[in-house]
Amino acid sequence: MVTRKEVAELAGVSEATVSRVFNGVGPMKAQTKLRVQEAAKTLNYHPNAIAQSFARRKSGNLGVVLPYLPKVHLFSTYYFSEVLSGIGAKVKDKGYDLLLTFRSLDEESDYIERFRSQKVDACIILGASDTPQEREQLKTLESEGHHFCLVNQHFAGESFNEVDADHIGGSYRAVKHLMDKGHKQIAFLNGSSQFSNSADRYEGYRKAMGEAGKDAEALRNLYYEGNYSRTSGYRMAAALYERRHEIDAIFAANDRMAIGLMQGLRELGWEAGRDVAIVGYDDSDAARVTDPPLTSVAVPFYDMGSLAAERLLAQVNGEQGSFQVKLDTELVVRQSCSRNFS
Amino acid sequence: MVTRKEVAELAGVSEATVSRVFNGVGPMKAQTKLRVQEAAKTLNYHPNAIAQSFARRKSGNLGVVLPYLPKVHLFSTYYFSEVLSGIGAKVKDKGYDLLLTFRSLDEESDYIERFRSQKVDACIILGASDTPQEREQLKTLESEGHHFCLVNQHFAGESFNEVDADHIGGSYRAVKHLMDKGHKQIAFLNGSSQFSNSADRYEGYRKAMGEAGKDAEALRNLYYEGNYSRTSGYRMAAALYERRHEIDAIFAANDRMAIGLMQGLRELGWEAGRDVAIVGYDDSDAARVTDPPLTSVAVPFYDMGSLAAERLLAQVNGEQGSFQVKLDTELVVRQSCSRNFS
DNA sequence: TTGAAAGCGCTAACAT
DNA sequence: ATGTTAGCGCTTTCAA
Repeated sequence: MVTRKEVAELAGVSEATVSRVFNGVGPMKAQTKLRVQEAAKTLNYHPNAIAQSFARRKSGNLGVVLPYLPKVHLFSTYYFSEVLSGIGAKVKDKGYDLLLTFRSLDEESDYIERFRSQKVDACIILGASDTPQEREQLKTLESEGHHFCLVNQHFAGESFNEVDADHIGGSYRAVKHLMDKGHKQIAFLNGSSQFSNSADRYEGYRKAMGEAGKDAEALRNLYYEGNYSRTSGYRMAAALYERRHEIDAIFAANDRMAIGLMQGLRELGWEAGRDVAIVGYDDSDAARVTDPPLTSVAVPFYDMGSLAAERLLAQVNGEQGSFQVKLDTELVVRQSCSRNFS
Repeated sequence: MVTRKEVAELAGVSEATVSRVFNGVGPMKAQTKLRVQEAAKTLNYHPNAIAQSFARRKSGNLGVVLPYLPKVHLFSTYYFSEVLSGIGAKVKDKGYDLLLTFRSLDEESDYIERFRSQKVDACIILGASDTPQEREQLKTLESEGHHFCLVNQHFAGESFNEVDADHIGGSYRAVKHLMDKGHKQIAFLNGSSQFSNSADRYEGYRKAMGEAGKDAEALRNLYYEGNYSRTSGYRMAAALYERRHEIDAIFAANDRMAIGLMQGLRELGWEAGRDVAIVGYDDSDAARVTDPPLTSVAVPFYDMGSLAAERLLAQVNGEQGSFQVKLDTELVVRQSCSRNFS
């Protein structure tokens, strides 16, 4: 291994000068700079990143925590790829590296250890859910002064850094759209309740339905709950088909469930876009490939990842206080709810 | 920050002893061990990972290189999630961390810098393509003695570490299956030629078609090329539809193209599974949600990632020589080629 | 079974 | 504009 020392010798300068050249700090003669650079090139010298981290007491790593593997399939991989890409682009731009950690099932999740061992300077947590343990862990992190940010999950009553999307508004507009098309009995297929996402979607749905005069009783009667997986949507088809004479539209809390649902209903002879209107959520790639294409609510996952990384890194550098951001969502209309039932 | 020194003082032992306890090395009295552990707990001491890496001259990181972002959409995110999950599971199991790097467009790709700066001990490269620059870079890596492994990409004539899948066999079986169903004029929609995957798929196709007596001329006449994206499949629909009276089946080199193709054909009134048989490749999630569900070739991406990580880490530790592995693929039959045309 | 001490390669304050 | 030097927190020989 080539060290700074050898470069210094070859260039006939001190080690400190080599450092200065490589870090571009302090004043220096163009002459010296050149000599050092040449020496470095001849020796094929590359600064040791670990030694740098050590001396600077900064890892230069931004951690990203992904949920326990099987859970990934409940969410869409679409969501993770998008968020991850957004984070990746920003992180690279800022000169950091990205350290990926898959959560395990253990209580004492080991991502906290990445912090304590200072292997990461900050952390973005994906796919968190609002359970007592999770809250506890996050509070511990906070109390130990670690920098972290949640993406697409809100913890009411806490002041954690968060980058979320306006799911209330997204759901509201989705349901409103169905109403504009003349639908009245709009069932809602929600996902697991431990995600703030689910509560938000319900809230948007409730608001729109409320404006149309539906009371709590009516809503309860139209409520179904899956777990965001395609199969859970598929399984729900039978129950909804049973009530085909009262229900004329279904709003599903994500595309996967919507797709499973459409498949299940088709097998029963009930066609989305013809016999029933269906709207999904996420506007994943899959929404474009179903038949009929699925109307869905687009969430700016890439931007959310990018923004989370940006703010968090700024915070680590003391240029940013705590933050709670909410980005806009947008309804993308396709054929799954095309027919006008008015 | 709590250091080893403070723990040593509290426990009334030397710093070296604290290290021994935490690394479980060397003989020591159960007594001492306990005292140290208690002291560590009281002080909430956690070894500094960076300092460890520094002293050990090992980063403890396995790098994973992903292609330049826009490319992600050409491949399926399915492929990356699966491989990444496989790597992630293994890496965690082996006590390493996973450092993600998104490739940029620059010539001198900066993942080589991760190696030179010793930020990673080894690297898995995903989505590599067989271009002169890529070969050059990989040879440089090799000549500098870095440990890396390619997944799902073969470089003929080189002895790089590789974990690939049997795409020749997979394609062969896919085409054979179509023939068994009575199809004769089987068109082939391949992906970009810079991936060994494409050549392999063509080889399997060629072999099966050859056995059915097709000559080079006939094959050339049935060959189409997209770029693995859904749109490229969609755009190819028109050309294939033109020849609907001669062609009775299409084998597409990945699911995304197959799906785009099915959509395009449907718009023209040509239904997969009814008017034409279609087989895709990858057996991605999407294959299950199309209508009709897509027959496809399953590739063990998760296992490939896991295996690559395992071998590579073993190699770093000197327990494994260079390796070239090829895992089996499997045809998954669904309705897109269900009708029997015999 | 434990302690002492020499690094690991770099940064950053302080000197010059 | 450049050199000197004291760490950074840990591992690891060598001695005791």
